[in-house]
Amino acid sequence: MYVVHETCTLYGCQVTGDRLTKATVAECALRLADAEGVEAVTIRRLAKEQGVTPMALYWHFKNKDELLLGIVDHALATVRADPAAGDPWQKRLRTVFEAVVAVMREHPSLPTLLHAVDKTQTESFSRATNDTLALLSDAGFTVEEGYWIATHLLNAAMGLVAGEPGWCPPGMASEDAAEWRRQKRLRMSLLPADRFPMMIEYAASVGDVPDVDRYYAFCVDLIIAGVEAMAASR
Amino acid sequence: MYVVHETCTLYGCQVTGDRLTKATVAECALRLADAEGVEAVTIRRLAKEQGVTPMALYWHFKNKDELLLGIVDHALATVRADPAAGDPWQKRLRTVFEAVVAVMREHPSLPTLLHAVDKTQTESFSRATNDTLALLSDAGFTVEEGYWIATHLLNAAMGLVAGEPGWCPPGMASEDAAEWRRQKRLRMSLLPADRFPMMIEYAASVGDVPDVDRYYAFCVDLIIAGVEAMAASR
DNA sequence: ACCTGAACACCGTTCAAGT
DNA sequence: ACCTGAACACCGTTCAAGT
Repeated sequence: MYVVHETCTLYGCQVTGDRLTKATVAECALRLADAEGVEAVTIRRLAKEQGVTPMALYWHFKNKDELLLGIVDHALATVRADPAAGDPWQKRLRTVFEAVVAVMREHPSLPTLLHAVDKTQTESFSRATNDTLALLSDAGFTVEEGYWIATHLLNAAMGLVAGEPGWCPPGMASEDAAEWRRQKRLRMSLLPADRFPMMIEYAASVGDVPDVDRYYAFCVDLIIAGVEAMAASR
Repeated sequence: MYVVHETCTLYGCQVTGDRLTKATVAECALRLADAEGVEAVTIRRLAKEQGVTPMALYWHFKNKDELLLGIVDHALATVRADPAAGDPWQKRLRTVFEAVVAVMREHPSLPTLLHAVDKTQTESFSRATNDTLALLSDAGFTVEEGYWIATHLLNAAMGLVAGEPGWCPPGMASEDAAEWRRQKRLRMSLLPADRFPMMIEYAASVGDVPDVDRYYAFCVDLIIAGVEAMAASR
């Protein structure tokens, strides 16, 4: 089931007439990923967007993995959560966590991209983890525990955004999106009622427009609460 | 950088001489994914393993997405956590969560597979979510909150196993694995000391053989603690 | 019902060559 | 230094045909 790409949606990166740079390619790729999904980011497609031959990209990136790494680093570089140093660690942790969630909400392809690369190779990951580690050290955790927690928090943020209620495939028109959600809810309510009563009850409880704010508020609390509880228990 | 596959490691699924079935294909694919990574699971490779033409698989699965769905459902079907109904919800939640973590540890490709498919289409997901929802209802959560929590727990389990300390690429010999970990730790300790002091401290604190049991014990507590804290706060 | 053969539109990547 | 052209080994998938 292939879609033959005759037309080529341009993400406004080649109009500058400039030569390619790591930054412009990463920016273009990020837009493409957000708009059409990470699977749309291929070397060949990206080259087409930039008005260039596929092999041109190999001058700037060693291979596709490096390209993806470049996108992640580019996107994460914008995260700047400098909480007031005087605040208690709980508040600072929440601030940095919310900042990470915020970038991912701006760039919905980020969770998938982060799964596809070895994040430890990016500078932004090192920075964020280092800062979080310092913070968690104030909370009384060992570095090892802190690293486990920091990893868990990043992963939780990724899952949080990827699992946002009402999510639908990238590049879908908003009318179609509503219908898509309706279909999904309907399919769930068609499950065998004797074996999946709670699923059906859930499907019935879901409104037409999901309450995204309540979702994030609740889940952020849930995730932070775990860390606070662990800190309290030592 | 392609590896030309001249030899073909067989995963012992075609020796039966039987015809293909969904179950045997899924089983073979799961073994392959666990041994060589999810990216090794291609229609063509799988066909070769089964001693059959690629198109033969299309009789049993509509397309690759359905095949991946089949693998996930096959793997998750083995999860059977029937906790004593009399136990408090905290204990039952922990039991089911640990059961999910256990299957993923047995099948390290599962987290990646679960990311690649729409889990809501599998029966095993519906069953697990339904049971967890009932449990969380006992804890005083609404169905909506319960669904958010259940989703978060599944995601956390995936991240937990995928982020296991000492993890290394599938199919790596254990001597190479030790060297691989050493290299990783070394790279981290080579970060600029002024900007990433905590990362360096962490790298120094990591032993040669990671304490996997402590990792899982701590992280399971961390994740469960979040749910308990939220339940207590209403 | 179950599987094969040949073909098509994609992929990432290498290597030699152009400016 | 930066990019192109042609080629190679892969991919998923369709469609007609075989038993």
